Amino acid sequence: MENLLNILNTKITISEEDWLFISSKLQEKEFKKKDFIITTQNIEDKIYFIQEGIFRLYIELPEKDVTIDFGFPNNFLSSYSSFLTQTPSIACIQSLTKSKVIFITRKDLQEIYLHTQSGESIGRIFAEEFFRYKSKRELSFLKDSPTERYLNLVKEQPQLIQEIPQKYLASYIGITPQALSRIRAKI
Amino acid sequence: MENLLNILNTKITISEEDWLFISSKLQEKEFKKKDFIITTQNIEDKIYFIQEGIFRLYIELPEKDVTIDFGFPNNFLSSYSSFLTQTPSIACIQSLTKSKVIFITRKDLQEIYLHTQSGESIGRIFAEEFFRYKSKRELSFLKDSPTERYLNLVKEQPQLIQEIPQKYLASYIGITPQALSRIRAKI
DNA sequence: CGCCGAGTTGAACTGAATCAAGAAACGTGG
DNA sequence: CCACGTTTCTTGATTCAGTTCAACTCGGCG
Repeated sequence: MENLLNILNTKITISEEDWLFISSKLQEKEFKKKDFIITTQNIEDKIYFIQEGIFRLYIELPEKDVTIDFGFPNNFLSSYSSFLTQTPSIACIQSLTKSKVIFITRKDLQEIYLHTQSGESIGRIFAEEFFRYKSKRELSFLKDSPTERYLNLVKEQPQLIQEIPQKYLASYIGITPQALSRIRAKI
Repeated sequence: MENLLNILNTKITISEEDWLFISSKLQEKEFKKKDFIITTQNIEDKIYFIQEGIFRLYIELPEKDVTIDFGFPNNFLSSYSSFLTQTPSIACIQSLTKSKVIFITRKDLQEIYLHTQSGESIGRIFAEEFFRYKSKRELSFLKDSPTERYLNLVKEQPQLIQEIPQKYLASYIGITPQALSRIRAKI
């Protein structure tokens, strides 16, 4: 909870009163390894904040699964396009480890929009955070080689990455598991 | 102006009163071909809505330029990471054609946040639009081949693409100009 | 103990990068 | 408005990184 508040505080000021209201809407939940927090066809109605654990957000395509994203501690997580448009999610999110999250429902978030000063700002911050994350990744696809993308990932999440099966890392980087295996062999 | 209102209206309801206030803050501007609307090191303080023309958002790297984005009519445009964080932009935006835009400054946007009902929602919608756009592009990098990315672009902006030099299209797709030339030769 | 999925390794193949040269298009100044 | 020079586009030959297909190993779990 403190982590979440800290992150929000770096962006906006939240009055104590508002925070009381907001935190009353936050719920906690734990997941076992391999639990799904959302599957395709369902409409996302939550935004999560990860306290512990790792998640994988991916899309199932006819030929292969594509890993869009990992969720690490202190990240926001959601099938956010589905959340925004309230249309069925094309992505699944699965926990890769035992995990603990804080979440808020869309309904409660709307309450917050209405009843607090800082509410709408929080909605904006979610969107902005999701945007900045995507931008970073887009740039990496344009300027880095697969090897560089792997090394960046290792640098940013050294310990956590060890818990992620290599085939998922490969898919996130945009290469085959075989190619990743060879990249690792060369280092 | 109507186009912008229409797009906002598909997301939120804006009262006539609010729209009066908001539109009083909107400014118009025209650019000649090759004008820069922002260059590196500067802090972005505007969000643009394109009425006419095409823009290119890119980053200058030691080895090569990387085209992050094109701005087409009815799109929002900004060095948005810089706008959000108020840190110097790493990207440049240049007009590829004679262009006409509506823009709003950060200062005026903040006025809107304070003085209208729908204001904060508009800030959110900017962020959400930018996010959804990036997500789409991320997925395309993961699941489509360069050829498919080119064909998608052609399909979405058939007439406008003809005004964009191929080297920029190549850079946007993530390949060399030579490779794009060969792709086109095969079609 | 045997099975199964994950990871590794090898060989052949493929698509894009690179280097290079020539053709076409573009704008700039006379 | 044309002529020149520059930039952009095309095309070819070669190289290289990643894919594909396949066989084998390892580790965990029934």
